[in-house]
Amino acid sequence: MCQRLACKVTSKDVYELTPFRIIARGVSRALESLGVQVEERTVEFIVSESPNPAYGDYGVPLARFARSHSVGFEELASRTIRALSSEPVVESVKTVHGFLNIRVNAAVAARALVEAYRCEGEGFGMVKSERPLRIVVEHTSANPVHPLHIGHARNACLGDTLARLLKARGHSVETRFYVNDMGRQIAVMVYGFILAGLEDVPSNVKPDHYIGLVYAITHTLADIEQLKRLLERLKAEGRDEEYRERLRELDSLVADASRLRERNPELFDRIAEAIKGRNPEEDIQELMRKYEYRLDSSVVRLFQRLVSRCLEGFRKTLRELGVSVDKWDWESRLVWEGVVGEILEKARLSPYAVTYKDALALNLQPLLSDPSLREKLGVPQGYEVPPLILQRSDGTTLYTTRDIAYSIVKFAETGAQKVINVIAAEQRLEQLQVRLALIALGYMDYGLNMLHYAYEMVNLPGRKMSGRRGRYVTLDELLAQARSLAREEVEKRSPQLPDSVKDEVAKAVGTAAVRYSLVSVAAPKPLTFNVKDALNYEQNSAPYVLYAHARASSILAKARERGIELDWSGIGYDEAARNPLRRALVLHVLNYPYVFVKAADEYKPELLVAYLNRLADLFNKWYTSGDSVVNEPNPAARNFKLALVNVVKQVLANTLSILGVKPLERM
RNA sequence: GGGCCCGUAGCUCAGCCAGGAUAGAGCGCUGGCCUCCUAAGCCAGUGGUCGGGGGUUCAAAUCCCCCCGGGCCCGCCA
Repeated sequence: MCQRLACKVTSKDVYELTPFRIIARGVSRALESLGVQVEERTVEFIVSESPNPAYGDYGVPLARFARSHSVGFEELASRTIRALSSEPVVESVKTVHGFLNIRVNAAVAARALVEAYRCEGEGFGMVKSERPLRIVVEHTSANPVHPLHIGHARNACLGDTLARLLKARGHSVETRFYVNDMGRQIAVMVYGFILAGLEDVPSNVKPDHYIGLVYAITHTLADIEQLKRLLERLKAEGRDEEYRERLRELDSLVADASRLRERNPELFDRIAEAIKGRNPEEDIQELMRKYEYRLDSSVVRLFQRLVSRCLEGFRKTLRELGVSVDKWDWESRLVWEGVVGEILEKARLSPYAVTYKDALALNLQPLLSDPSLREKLGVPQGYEVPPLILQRSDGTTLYTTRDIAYSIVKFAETGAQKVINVIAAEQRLEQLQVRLALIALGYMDYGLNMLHYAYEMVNLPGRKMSGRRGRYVTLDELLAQARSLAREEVEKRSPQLPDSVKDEVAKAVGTAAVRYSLVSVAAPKPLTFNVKDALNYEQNSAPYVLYAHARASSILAKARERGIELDWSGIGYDEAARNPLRRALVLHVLNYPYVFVKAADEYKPELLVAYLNRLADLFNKWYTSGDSVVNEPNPAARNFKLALVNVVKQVLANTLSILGVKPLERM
């Protein structure tokens, strides 16, 4: 492999050869020569594939520019054609009803691809940013009170994929998990352990699963207790209608409770017995105070022990998913080390400070009267932000207050220029409040450079999930199911493989199927996760792409076996256009650097998924067309095909890796 | 009541931000293809009032307005 500096052709050069860039430059220059300034990006965005191969490969509605800039279409077209004709990668240019179409010279494209591949090897196609940034990606950050489920999985896969993608783009990325150990939910979970008389999770169970059960039992029993008190009061006050309504609520809670009891009757009864005659609400508040103010060292130790145990479970699950986290930030640290106190102090002195409902709050609404700030933050016209309460009357802080402190830490501790928070869309208001609060407190840059990467919920058909009630399908179960289905497939399709390989393939394929389907849908869209569909190993799935990769590997292995060497200096590039299947494949690979850059710069991993589907599709079509590689007698043609397989394999492998999927040599 | 997101083929989704050429995939369904580098594959067929209505435009799935349906948010919860 030659040195990067010695490269004659790089992926960046390939990027500039893609139809999008070529056409954008040509049109932009032609317009410029007519005295009109149009940004290349404006043109680039509307380049599209030609609907009919007779028109060409890619085209752009040129008439629109002629009209909107009052220049003659014929004049503009002829200048654009002149500009594009001098580009070797452009084979021909023509206009068809208002569109300008180009046909790509596949041989020139293929040469560029192969030369860039030879120079960059594994780094092929992953064009480095000219402005590398320090970026923090916070993701997953599940409350440590129950196991990770499918919704957390979407978060983890998006976060991990973004991190890998941005790293590949040349940024320096750190991933962080916000350990929420100070919320009310944690206190409920700890309360359950106290009621059960347990100091730790039994050693024979996965800790997050056990903790999830204790949490659900405790939450449900506490809610029942609370509701019973309310019912008594309603009855006494003769509010019959309300009473009946609440009674139905109680019924449903009792049904949840009995389902929970089935999972561990002994544990359930112990907690139920202990909670009798207590006031759970008061007990839980007391625990929260004891923890936040560190009033009772045994309580503090219990909180920390149980949260740590839950995190152990998370780590195990995430490892199985192929997700890693660089730093685990405990919320409590922010309070105990005084970062939160500083925020409160700053807030008190701030001109935005108000007293709202007798509590310290920030009135953020005035910030929104600045239209440019509004625009930068993407706040809609009539949107009003309610005052943000920072401190309860008992002096304890709130989640959002601590999140403000955390946001500052994420920037300040790392020197990051950008922080991306992968957080559920339902937290939109909270995330906006945090950004506004940062600005109000004098951290303008932080407020503007923090991105809420919002994703919608994952629906499981026919189920309603609830952590508090213990109704969820754990990610562990889902992965196990995916792998077991994959294992059946391997058994069916490749019985000849040794067991150890079958296991490895099944594990990789099952995990890949889950990851792939979770990032395939754009984040702001709700995703319906149908276990069967995700594990339906056909087109549009990880196994389909993995299979294409395995086939490419198989060709190269077969070539090696037969002693066929690739002579890089004897490649017949003209072979690229010899049949439409080869040509289509070359043209699609040519687009890779462009798609990669777009996916990274616009934070759209789903573009990579769509690209991979198409690449695997084109490769499989070519593969099955009978245009054999190893049986090709003509050396120039054989060298071309071998080189193409190498490049395709590399692109498949790189992109799968960005998606956190391990490419397989066989399956 | 106010705000945000989503609505495209029976199902799951691209395309919408940056308006243009007969609206694309996959699954499903029907029918084919293993003496040939892995059939987790390939080929052919089937399927759409782009939620509805109005407007802007030479041109609207895409932009604007109204309405309908689904989800979410508007806590001294997280």
